[in-house]
Amino acid sequence: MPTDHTRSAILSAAERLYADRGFADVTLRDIVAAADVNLAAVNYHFGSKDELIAELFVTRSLATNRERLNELKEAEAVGGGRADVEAILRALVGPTVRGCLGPNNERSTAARFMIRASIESVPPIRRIKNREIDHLRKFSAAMRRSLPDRSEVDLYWGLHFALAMAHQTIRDSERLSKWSEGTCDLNDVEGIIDRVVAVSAMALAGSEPAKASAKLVAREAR
Amino acid sequence: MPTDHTRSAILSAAERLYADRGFADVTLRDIVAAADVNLAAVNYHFGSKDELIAELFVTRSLATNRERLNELKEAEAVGGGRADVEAILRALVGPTVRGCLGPNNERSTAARFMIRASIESVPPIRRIKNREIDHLRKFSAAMRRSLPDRSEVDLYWGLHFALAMAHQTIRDSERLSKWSEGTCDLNDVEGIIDRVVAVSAMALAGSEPAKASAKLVAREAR
DNA sequence: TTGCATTTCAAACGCATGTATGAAACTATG
DNA sequence: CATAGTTTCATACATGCGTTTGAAATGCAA
Repeated sequence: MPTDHTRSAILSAAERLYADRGFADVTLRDIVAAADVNLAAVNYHFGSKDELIAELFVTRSLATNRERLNELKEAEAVGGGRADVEAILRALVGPTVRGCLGPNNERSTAARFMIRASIESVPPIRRIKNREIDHLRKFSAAMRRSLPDRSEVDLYWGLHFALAMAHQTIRDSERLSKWSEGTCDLNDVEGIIDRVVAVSAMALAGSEPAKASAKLVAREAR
Repeated sequence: MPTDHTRSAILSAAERLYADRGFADVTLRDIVAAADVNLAAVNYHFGSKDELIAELFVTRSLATNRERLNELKEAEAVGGGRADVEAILRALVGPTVRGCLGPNNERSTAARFMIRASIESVPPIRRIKNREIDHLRKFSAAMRRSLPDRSEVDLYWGLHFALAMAHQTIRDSERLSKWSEGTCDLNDVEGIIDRVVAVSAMALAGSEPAKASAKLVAREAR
């Protein structure tokens, strides 16, 4: 007999419905019907619809962030305080990609909910995402320790690109799948992570500043 | 004296309001008030709210696609039918980035509208985006001509990552700006394009298949 | 001008939504 | 058992939305 049965029934029904059908066309009435509770229960337990959504998103975000930080800490422990570049990147993008991609029938409701949250940007979630930066700072700090000679700018761009590739692959996996006519295997989660990590590691470690400035000159000469 | 004054007044008012405040909280009543026309005019001229949004988005998309294809054609003309990898990538990401980033006060309403369209995913726009693949196919074809020895999979992933970096930089420019505490200059549009092109060109041309399979073995041995 | 088609307008419709209310049912403590 | 606190419930409220209506205004050809 679970404490607060109603509350958790609402949470799980809401998560499932939002994951399946998106935020736009799921109403409180849909949720309470699925949860088999009274309409007023949502406002009683959560205050408002937005606070319900926020609670769902915060819970899942915290879980992902915890996973990321665990991987990061482990990588830094192995390297004696200075983690490998690829390990940092893997800690950053791995948990999210693993959670959100893979065979359809294996994707958890939680993961599908997070995909929705990233596709349909809804006010309560946007507000929370804005506070995500403190968490990211831990990764830029780790990267700074790992590549002390690299310029700050390059570090940020490298991490940003890693997140961009991972995130956009999750958002747009369907488009890539159609575009490539199935050539790109979106179910090979670890392969995808490898690709993202490899490309962003190259971006971080590979290019010499000389090339960049040469390009700059070429452009300005135009 | 423009023909169909009402129609175009609605279009430009709607574009400006959507650009400024997002799709979520701009109503038809807001639009007709800004355009100084009657409420019923929207349905008379466009049929529905969704069709109005669709028309706005289609117009702007076509313009961007045209720009992209012009750059691509030019690049292929220079190379005698076989464009340079970097030129293809530049044609793909350049127009969008140029349109959507840069100093705030220089960004056109059209560009800000397209940013909104990419951040807040709304049904009529989603439907249109799904037909975008035919356009992308021209770029994968060009890339295939440019890198005939490269595997199909790598080509698609490379192009996808290029779009991912460009797109996500536009979407999340604010986050990167805060995260890097202003270190990353989001106003340096051409510099951003250079970075995106450089990284994705490296991804396309750089890594040898040997490394990838080595990684695969390492992972499976784990 | 007459007559017809197009466009504008004020007003209302219908509906779905999130939220509030107040009574009833339940739970647990003394 | 009694009673105070919590939770559930049916129901109603208020509002804002996109859309429709039908009449008035306007433009334009004959």
